[in-house]
Amino acid sequence: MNKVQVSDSAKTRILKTASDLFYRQGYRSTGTNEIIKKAGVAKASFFYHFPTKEALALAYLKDLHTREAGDLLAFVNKWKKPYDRFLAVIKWIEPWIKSNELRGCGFLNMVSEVPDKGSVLRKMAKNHYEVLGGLIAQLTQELIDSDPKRYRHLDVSGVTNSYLVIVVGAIAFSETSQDARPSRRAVEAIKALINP
Amino acid sequence: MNKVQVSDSAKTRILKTASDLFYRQGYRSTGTNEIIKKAGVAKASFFYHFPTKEALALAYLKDLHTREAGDLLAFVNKWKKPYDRFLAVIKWIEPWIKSNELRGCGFLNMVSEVPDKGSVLRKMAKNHYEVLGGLIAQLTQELIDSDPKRYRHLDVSGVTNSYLVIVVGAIAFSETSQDARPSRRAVEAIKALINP
DNA sequence: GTCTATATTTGGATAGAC
DNA sequence: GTCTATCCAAATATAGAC
Repeated sequence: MNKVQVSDSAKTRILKTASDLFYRQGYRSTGTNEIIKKAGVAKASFFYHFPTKEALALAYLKDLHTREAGDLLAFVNKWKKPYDRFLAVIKWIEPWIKSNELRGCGFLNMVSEVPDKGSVLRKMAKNHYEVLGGLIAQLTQELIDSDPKRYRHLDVSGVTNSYLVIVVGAIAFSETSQDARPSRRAVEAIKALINP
Repeated sequence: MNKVQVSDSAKTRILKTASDLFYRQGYRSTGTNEIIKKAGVAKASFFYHFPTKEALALAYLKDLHTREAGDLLAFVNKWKKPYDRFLAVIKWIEPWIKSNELRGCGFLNMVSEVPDKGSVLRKMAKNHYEVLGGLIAQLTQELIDSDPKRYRHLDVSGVTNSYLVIVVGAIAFSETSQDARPSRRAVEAIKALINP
């Protein structure tokens, strides 16, 4: 968990509070006043630790990336067989999205909220999915190497692209429809990618 | 096109201006003041036609849905063969997303911006993709009927779900990566869905 | 590092005349 | 239906004391 503790430093309380609010309510819908109030800090303390609201959003995304990448990797590593590991990423989505109350992906949501294409916040989102793509490419290669005869026809770059599209779509579509089933059934779309 | 004309009524100018700004800049980043200024109307005229900002956003989404559903249907109807018609939806995405300067889907973006799960704006977004799902289900059924032996194994509901996930993912991932290639290559993921 | 108090702009929305 | 002028709350951010 990542719950705010009274023992946390002011800076930590601000970041934890903001992470919760930015994710659930969105970045622009969450005012600094609200964060300050809920974190139980003074206004000046807020801006002492985070000179702008955007700096806090950046810290939020960095922290979120670290936590999510770690959680996913731990989940993937529960399996040893390349086929199971390959499917682990998409199987992770449904429980993850449910545990997040169908609020979708903090990075995709941030992109929608930030129109400036040059924003560092958008860069963080792009990076997040580049790292995920790296993991998927690696798992795809492992799969091919485990049974070259069967999987020789696969193109790592093509599979990775489609896999990412399906992951993103599963998350975003589940949020829009407020229904986790699209994410669950997306597993079938991934399996179709590696059919001979 | 949907460009603002001097000859348009105040209400039309407001809606066209807002549609452009809401789409490109986002809903929350666009203030009523900015719309009023760019539409060239008085403040009171704005609130005479649209009692709240949310009412205007609703009109924007209704209009967007009508235009997009019409454009897509016209594109699909360029083809006669069920296979071509089936693929038309995903082939539409790349040129469409490019023509929108990689700003993604107005409905998905709105969902990210509106935390309230009961919002009418979220309902509009959900409805938009339900209508799209209806079209895809119909095209899938047409495909099956055109060659039952070959496509008998397909489940309309399952294919539709995966198709929607891929469409949503192609759009959202292209926005986040600021690269239209994911959308182009998503065609392959759709083809994989109907492999025997 | 943290506080209270304040500055300043922008947000959405209204009153009342024409 | 459209206008000018205005209201008030909320937005982000700062000054200066402890």
